[in-house]
Amino acid sequence: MPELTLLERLGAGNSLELAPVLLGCVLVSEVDEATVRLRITEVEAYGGADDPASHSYRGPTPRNQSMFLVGGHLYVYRIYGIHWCANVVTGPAGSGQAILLRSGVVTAGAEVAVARRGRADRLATGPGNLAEALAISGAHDGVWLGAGQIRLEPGAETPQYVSTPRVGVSKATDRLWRLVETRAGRSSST
DNA sequence: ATACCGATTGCCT
DNA sequence: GGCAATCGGTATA
Repeated sequence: MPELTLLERLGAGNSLELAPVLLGCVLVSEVDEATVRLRITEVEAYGGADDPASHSYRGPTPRNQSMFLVGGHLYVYRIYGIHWCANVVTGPAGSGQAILLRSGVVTAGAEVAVARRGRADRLATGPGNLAEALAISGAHDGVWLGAGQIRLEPGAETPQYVSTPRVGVSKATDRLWRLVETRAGRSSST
């Protein structure tokens, strides 16, 4: 049978099993006639009604409705009334799962990212900064990642990573659902 | 209706 | 290390 595309996979699995799949993938932003490419290096999985730390835990609201779309859509929300945070929705429609994009490395269009961020370092470190570098805002909430200004492309392969508790979360702290790509080059047995 | 808090960040002391 | 910016959601009256 045919292999599933990345976006098809996003609609089939849950956020925790798809989180490592996103590591190494590329998020492409074509906003305001500028292109910025980002390799994803840090993500956090959020579940649905079973995850007390998730925005979707208590059901749909005007803010989180796009989180209930089928996997492969973008969920963008405003945090602290100031910053935007971008998530990749996963799972079947109505399940309310998503993966927060916390950090990445800009691989193309760095000049644009630098201009948007107003600095040359930490271009896309932290969810708010990542969204700013790619000019992702509420206007992109609910868009499909297969076409349009914001798109998701497969990576070469899943990089090495470590799992830790989610940042800034006070509930379900026993779940190691934050995945951080580890720097390659350190040789390890196995 | 009002009060408090959050999947954050950058600037202050 | 501490704190403000700023707003939707949830809790409390």
